[in-house]
Amino acid sequence: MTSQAADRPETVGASRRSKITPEREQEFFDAVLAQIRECGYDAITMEGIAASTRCSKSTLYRQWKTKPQFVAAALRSHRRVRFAGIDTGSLAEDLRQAARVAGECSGKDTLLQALGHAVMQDQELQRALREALVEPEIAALREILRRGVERGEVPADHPALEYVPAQMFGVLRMRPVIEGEYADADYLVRFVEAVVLPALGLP
Amino acid sequence: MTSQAADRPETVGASRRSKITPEREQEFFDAVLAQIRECGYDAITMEGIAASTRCSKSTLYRQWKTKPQFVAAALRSHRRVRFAGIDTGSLAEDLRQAARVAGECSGKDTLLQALGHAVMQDQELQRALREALVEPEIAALREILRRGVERGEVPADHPALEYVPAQMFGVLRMRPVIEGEYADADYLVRFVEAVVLPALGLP
DNA sequence: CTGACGTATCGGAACGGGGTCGTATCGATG
DNA sequence: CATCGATACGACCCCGTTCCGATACGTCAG
Repeated sequence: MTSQAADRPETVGASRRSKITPEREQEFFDAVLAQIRECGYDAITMEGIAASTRCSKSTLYRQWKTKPQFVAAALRSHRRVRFAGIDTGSLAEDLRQAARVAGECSGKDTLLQALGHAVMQDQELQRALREALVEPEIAALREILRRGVERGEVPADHPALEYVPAQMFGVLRMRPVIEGEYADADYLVRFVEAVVLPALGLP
Repeated sequence: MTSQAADRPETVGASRRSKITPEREQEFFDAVLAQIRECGYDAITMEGIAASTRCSKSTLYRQWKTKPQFVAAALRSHRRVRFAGIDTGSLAEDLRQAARVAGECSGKDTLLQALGHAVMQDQELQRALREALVEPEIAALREILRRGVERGEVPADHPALEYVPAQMFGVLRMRPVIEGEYADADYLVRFVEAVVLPALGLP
């Protein structure tokens, strides 16, 4: 059903009519995501993106129809799952490793916070945010838990299992609000050891 | 040092020069906070507030100099601490009670989410948000924990103690993002029983 | 293979429409 | 007679469109 063609009608064979290379396109996306992280969604402007990437507004509007669609496309280009590939053979160590990874890019990836409320106004933006940032991370975390259950480290119906993803992301995002500093790797690892593992009945 | 006079130079004795009664003032504050919850900080306008409260823009600008100062004043008027007054005599029951209270007004008080990133631009707004919304709730929760320690239910140096506030607020705010529905009282109480209490070594 | 040519896309700039901030002016009111 | 509500105003900004000349791609004749 060529569902990915909803983005842009490129790759229609061998003839590339657009002079925008994939690398150039990624520059646009990187620029807009950086500005969103810095100023928030409402504050960014197409004019600002055009200026910071030294392209013209016309070009942006030729490729994407509106600002929310442009941002949504940028989000979809951002599929970098931090929790993918963690598999140490032990659930406890997997969770510690996840905490470390999350802590290391804690201060950087504030996209979710920056998009915050803007997402409630635009359906496409909301879907793009969920599919690009939320669901892949949650799925990777659930996969870690599933393997732990499969190895018999935790009973499949353990009531704390359901809350692990919300806990991890919640604590990650609340520490700046509560204590005024980022949730670094050390903080998160101690959290896993003091709360998550004991609640799961692990050492 | 009359540090509270930074808000408005009212109550300068018996002569009330402004015709705005405290009740009327609260209407302004309620209106702006409601609109922030609904549309986010960036989307609200002084004109919109004036229209919805049937006062004139002039009046708003006479009382508060700018939009961020107006919003900050509204935040400061919002000192309603949900977790205050919880004291059942048992730490476990206090936490369950806190979960219930939090879950009941979960969908309503999205102020923190709505202000989101706007707070990073204005120092005064940031301080007002912390002092009005964050710190009182955290303090009330810490008070609940302190009493539990005092009663000997939990050792004072239990490593999980530090994370309880971040956990509660974190899970409260992450469920809508992760699962797409509000964290109701039932969800939060089950969370307390499945995670928070076991991590603290309570039944 | 080479070189010239058509043409689609690019960057730049301007424009209309809409909107907000914060100020100023006014008559009305209590 | 100070403060209110209403209204208008200037300055600024942004969205999305449209025009234009310049540029580089793709194609094809030689």
